[in-house]
Amino acid sequence: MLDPKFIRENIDLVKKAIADKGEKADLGPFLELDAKRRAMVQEVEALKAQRNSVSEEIARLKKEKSPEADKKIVEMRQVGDQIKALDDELRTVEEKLSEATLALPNLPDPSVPVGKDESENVVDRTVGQEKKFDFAPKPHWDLGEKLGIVDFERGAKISGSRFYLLKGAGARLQRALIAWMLDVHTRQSGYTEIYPPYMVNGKCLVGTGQLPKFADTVYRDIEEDFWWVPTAEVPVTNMYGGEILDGSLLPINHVAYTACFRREKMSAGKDVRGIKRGHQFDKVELVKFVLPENSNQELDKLIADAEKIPQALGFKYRILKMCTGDLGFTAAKKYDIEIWAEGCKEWLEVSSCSNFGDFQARRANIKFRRDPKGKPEFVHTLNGSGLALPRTMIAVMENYQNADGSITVPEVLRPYMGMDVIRQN
RNA sequence: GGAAGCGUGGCCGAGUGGUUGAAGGCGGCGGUCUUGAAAACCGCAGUGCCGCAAGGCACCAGGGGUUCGAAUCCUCUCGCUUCCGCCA
Repeated sequence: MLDPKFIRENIDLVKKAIADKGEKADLGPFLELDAKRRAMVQEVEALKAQRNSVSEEIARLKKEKSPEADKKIVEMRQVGDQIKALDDELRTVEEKLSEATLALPNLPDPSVPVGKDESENVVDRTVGQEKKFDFAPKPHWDLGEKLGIVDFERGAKISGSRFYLLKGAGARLQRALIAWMLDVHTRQSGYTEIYPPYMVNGKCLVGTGQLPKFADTVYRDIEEDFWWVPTAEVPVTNMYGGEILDGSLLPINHVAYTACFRREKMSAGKDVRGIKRGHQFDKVELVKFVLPENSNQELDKLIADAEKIPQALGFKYRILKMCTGDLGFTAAKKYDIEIWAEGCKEWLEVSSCSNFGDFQARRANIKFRRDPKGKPEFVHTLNGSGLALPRTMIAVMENYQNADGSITVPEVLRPYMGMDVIRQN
């Protein structure tokens, strides 16, 4: 959500920012409803002020047993009706205004390069060396099936297309990665681990920006207000919703592992093979609540923390800086981390690190106080994957494969795996 | 799922229709005193909205209603607690 006052005072700037993002949101309805609302508030509040003072007078007159009291009561009955009518009308205007406001995307940070879509993203840097193979490396779907650690057919049988089972060392590899990632982020980087609900109420989705606009990307319960989390960002960001945090506690850094559920209307023929894209996947997520003036600096830290994972696994990876056209609805600034996978020969997006500024904080109403007497201010929120599991699994399988189809377990995972090599059994 | 009870400010807790935005206590902040601290005493302290301002309005879980006027009465929803049932 944007600051209404800021929009009013910077109409052209906001219009340009929205256009840069490639969004076609119209400011018209917002401006109109905003002006209407303020006029109505003044009108109805004047009447309420009158009612309050006369009500006090009535109390006094009644105590004095004055006959004036009844006259006043009759008068006020009319004022009361007027107030009720205006309040009803105002409520309608406020609902529409809220809709219009929630439909406006976040503004890009000034440091973000202007560009129309992902083709204009900028490679910030590339780190590490690709693995050298003296044989033709296979894609993970071949490796996984031959080793018996990924089962696509049975996944489709019990759930549908885009579902799979992990089995034996495959399931264990994912569990090892999760445990190791959580340990890195909590022990090395000092994040506090959260185990959140996997289902949240609709209010949370509004808070982080999935609702109302992107309702068709989230799964929900048929009869109750329960929504399956599309990312741990949703429950973890919203855990402080409606709160005023003690500023001395900032930055607050959380890490959470959850399964993630997405409807993904997946285009036929794209990413159809393997475990790269599914309706359910696991992810370890980093979430930060920070002082507004530090948020871009905290974004750099967030990336550095997420990067520890591909680094420790010895992968070649790159950091992409998103241009305005690829920021999405909610982000002010965003970087993606991509790992090179030797089997399928592609860059796999394993993390998306975003600074949302106060956009989510306004929606979810998350504030802080700089000092005990200070006025509450909105925090800035950030999050990034650290990392998404299926694609990290792909990278481990493909980049650590051997000529005989076995997979060497990366050094850092061995304590968690209890084995050095994954072989067919 | 059934029954009963409860939901007031950071916390505890008064308050059943008329200066109650809300007593009192704890905690917090600022003073006095003290070499310093504690104790004691004094003072200050919620959030949001409208307004250039003066000021006004709203908020006692949330919504709706009754009334000239509601934290206080009615109603629905949600949450919590206890007992029973069920269950990992």
